[in-house]
Amino acid sequence: MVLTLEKIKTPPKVSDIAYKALKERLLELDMSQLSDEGRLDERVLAKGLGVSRTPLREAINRLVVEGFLKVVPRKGIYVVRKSKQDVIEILLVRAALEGMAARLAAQYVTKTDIKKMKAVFSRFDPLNMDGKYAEYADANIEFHEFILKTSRCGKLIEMANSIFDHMRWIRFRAVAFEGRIKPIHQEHLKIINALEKKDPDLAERRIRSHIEGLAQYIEKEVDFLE
Amino acid sequence: MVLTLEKIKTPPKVSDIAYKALKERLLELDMSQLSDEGRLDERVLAKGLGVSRTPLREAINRLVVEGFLKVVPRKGIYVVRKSKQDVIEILLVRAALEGMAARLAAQYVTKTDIKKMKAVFSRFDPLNMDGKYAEYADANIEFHEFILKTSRCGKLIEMANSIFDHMRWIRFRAVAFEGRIKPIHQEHLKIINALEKKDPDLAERRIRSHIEGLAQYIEKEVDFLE
DNA sequence: ATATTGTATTTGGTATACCAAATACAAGAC
DNA sequence: GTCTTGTATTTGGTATACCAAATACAATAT
Repeated sequence: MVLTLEKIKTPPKVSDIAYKALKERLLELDMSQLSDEGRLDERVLAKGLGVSRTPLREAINRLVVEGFLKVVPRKGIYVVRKSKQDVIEILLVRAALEGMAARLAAQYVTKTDIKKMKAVFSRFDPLNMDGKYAEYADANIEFHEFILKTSRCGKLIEMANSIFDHMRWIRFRAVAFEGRIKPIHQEHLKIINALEKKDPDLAERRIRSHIEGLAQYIEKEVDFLE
Repeated sequence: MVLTLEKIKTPPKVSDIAYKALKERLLELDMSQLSDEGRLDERVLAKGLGVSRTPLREAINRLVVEGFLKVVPRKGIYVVRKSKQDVIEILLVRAALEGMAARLAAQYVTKTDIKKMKAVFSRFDPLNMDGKYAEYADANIEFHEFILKTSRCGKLIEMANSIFDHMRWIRFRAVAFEGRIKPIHQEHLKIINALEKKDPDLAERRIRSHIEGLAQYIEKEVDFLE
C-alpha cells in the first residue's frame, strides 16, 4: 500500500435528510395559527421534499416517537399541540434532569470551566440588560449546555436535548425573559457559584428552583397555550 | 335511532403487533449469549412474524429510537449491548426522574395511598426474607410505580417507564437483590415514611440515594456487563 | 498453496403498486 | 328544498419490486 487514505463518510440516508428537514420546518412553525387543524398530508410532503413515501414515513414515525406529530390511523397526520399542563410537565422533567446534571457537574467541574462560564456572563451588565434579550438567550443556552456537558453523563445529555427541542418549539422565550431577565441572571451566577464551591446539593437545588421558577411563571402569566 | 351502540375498537396495526412481539422477544433475550454478534435479519424476522418488511421496519425503527436496536446501513440490524457505564447512566437518570416524582408524590399523597403501600410491604418479615426474592421483586415494582403514579406527572411517568424497560432488560435483578434485600426493604419503608410526613426534600433524597445505592452496587459487584 | 479478482448473493434503502377505511360529494327519492 | 345513499376520491397501511452497497465465494493467476 503506497497510498494513505482516510475513511470516507457514508452517504446520508434519504430518510435522515427528510427527518431533519421536516423537524426543522416543524420547529419553526407557529402552532398558534395552523390551518386545517395542523393536519399534514403524506403525499404532499413527499412531493414537496422530493422523496418517496417510504423514507418520509420513517421520518414521520420518528417525530411521532419524539412527540411532535401524531398519526391517526386512516385519518391523517397531525401536529401535536402542547397544553399549558404539557409545558409544566416538560419543565418538571427538565428540572429533574438538569438537577442531576448539576449534581454531577459539581463533582467534575474545573477551575477553567468556571472561568469560561463566568466570562460568558461577564459581558452583561445586570443593571442594563435592555435590548439584550436575544444575546442573553444565547448565553442562557450555552449555560445550560455547559452544565449538561460537564455532568459527563451521555444519557442525561441525550434526554435533556430531547426536552430542549420541545422547549424551543414553544415560543415563549421572549415573553418568559422580558422583565425576568435580571433575576434569571442572578440565578445563573448563583448556580455557577454553587458549582465553584463543588456543592452538589446546593447546585442541584439552585438549578431546580431556577427551572421551577420558569414553570411557575408560565403557569401564572402565559395564556396562549390554550 | 332505536339501537344504542358503543364504539368498536379500531383494528390494531400490523406494525404495532410486530413492535410488541419483537420487543417482547428482545426483552426476554439473554444478551450475554448471542450468536452472530446479536445480528438480526429483516427478511427472516418478517417471515417469522408473518408480516411484510414494511411494518416490520417500522417496528425496528421504534426499537432503534428506544435504544434497543441499532441499524448499520447496508450492514445489518444489531442488538445493542449495554456496558456497565450505560447501566450506571441509566440509573442516574432514573434517580433524577424518580427523585422528582417523589417530590411531587409527597405533595399529592393521601393517607389511603400510604396505607395501601404499607400493606404491600407488611407481608414481608424483615428478619426472614429468604426465598422471597421473586415476591419482593414484584412488591418493589409496585412501589416504584406507585410513586410515579402519585406524582401525577404524565411526562415523568412516560420517561420513567421507558427507563424501566431497559432495567428489565439487564438481568441483574436477582443478583442485585441477593444479600441486599434487607437494606432495600428498610429504604423502602424510610421512603414511605418521608412521603407520609409530606416532606418532598426528604423523600427525594431518600429515593435518590436508594437508586444511587443500586448503581454503586452494580459498579462494584457486577461484572457480567463487559 | 496463496493471493487476487470477478461475480453471485445478501443486506438494508427506496420507490411504487395496491388495499381498505374514511370521506366528500353528487345523483336520486321524497 | 332536504334527506338518503351509492360512488369516486383521498387517506394511511401494507406488500412487493428494485437498487446499490456490502459480502461471500469461487475462479484464476502466481
